[in-house]
Amino acid sequence: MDVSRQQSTASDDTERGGGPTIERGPRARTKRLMLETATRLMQAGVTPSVSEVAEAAQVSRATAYRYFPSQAALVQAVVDEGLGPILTWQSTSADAERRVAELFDTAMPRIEAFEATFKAALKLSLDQWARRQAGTLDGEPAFTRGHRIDLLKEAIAPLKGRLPPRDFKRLAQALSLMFGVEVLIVLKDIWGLDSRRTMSVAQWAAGALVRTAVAESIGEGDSIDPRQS
Amino acid sequence: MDVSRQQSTASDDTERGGGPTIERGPRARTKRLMLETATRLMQAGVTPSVSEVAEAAQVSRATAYRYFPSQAALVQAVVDEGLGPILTWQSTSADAERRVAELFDTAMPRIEAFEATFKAALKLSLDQWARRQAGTLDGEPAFTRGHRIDLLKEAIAPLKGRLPPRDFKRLAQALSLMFGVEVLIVLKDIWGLDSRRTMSVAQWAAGALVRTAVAESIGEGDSIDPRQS
DNA sequence: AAATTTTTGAGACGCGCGTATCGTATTGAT
DNA sequence: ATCAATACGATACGCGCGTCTCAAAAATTT
Repeated sequence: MDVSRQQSTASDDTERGGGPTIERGPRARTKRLMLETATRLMQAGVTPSVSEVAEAAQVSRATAYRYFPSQAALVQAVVDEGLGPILTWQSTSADAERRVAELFDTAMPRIEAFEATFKAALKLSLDQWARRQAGTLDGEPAFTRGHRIDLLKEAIAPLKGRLPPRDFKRLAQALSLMFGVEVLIVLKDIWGLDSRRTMSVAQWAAGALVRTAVAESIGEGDSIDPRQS
Repeated sequence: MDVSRQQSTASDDTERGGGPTIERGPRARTKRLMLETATRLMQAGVTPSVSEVAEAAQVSRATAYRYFPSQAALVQAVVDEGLGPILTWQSTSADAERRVAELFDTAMPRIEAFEATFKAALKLSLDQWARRQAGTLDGEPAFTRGHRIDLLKEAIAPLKGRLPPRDFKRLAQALSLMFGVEVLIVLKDIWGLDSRRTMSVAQWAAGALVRTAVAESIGEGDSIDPRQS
């Protein structure tokens, strides 16, 4: 009963063409061809439809839809590809502020390199939200979009002991406001900043939040401002 | 030549049916009917297409497309409607941090009330960005999405003299990261927070940034933490 | 009240996406 | 080399969006 499909949507294998092991045969080959083509197109700025990827990859539309039944699946796969190096990030430092800065330095340029992809992902998640509101939801794959939580918690892990759990969480939540594509949208698109200044503003804000969180916890009513409404 | 259209996309007249002046006739009436229907639908959470609004408003599809040639125009109009009370915001306080808090208290609940609308607007602006990248841009109306700049500058106006212009701008830019719908997306959708906690986090972060900006400028290296890499 | 202008409604059309159904080509094993 | 299994390509279909045309209805003018 239905043993034909062994690969659901994406993230099965990587590029390593070493041994004749995981996923031989033309299936994986065509899929990778499409994924690479899609990645290339998206890095070029466009957000191709499945048909467009099919054409660019020199495969028939029907075949393309076999592997990626929708643009959402396509974008999801490319996002996973682009996210890869970020998810395995590990800091060398023990200082929270420095770790956050390093995380930003690692992740943001890559997010920017895949800007079109991440924006497409955001767009699709908004689509999904709208459909969920309307009740028109077929039981889709459900976009991920939650990686920043773990990454930021990991980054400020050194503060886990020094901060009340509630403040720790709040710091992570606040930092997540200046981490993803949304930052690019606000600072680059709306404000018109370039990449360098965008990074600079995000970094400053992140650092300010980390320092404030630490200062508030140890001081609780001294140096800066003793408000605690 | 081409004097026929006097109303481009939206925000021509308001409801006041006093004098027989601005925009009498059935045109304005039908347009308002559609706008109100669209607003009602969007407040209910859905993001209707032009056809759906037409059906809900009991007008023919053709008529609907006459006034709102696309879903984008529709959303833009509803956004302007929802944004109205925010744009005329004026603070009563002279303290920057307090003004920012007041602005948040005024704007964010309204943004949340129009959540579906603002998310649709964000989605459409992403669409537009993608089309711009691809070169497929017919010369569209061009979404606005820049109001937060003036609002935040106005909110932190009391610091305009006390801060170096560069720091002033950076503070406004950083604050804009925790102001719009993006905040709802990150904190509510990704983190799963409720409205209250979402507001709380945004408020804390905003306050922290304002205080940090002030402290850094007056102290330049004292109380909190003298890092200046 | 009659004529003219304006607004509205109904239907048809093209377009792109996603799906389903075929026959054909390629692969890998006997 | 032959045969079964699997992947591929071409084609056609339904669906929703946006556009267009043309006749009917309503409003405004004379």
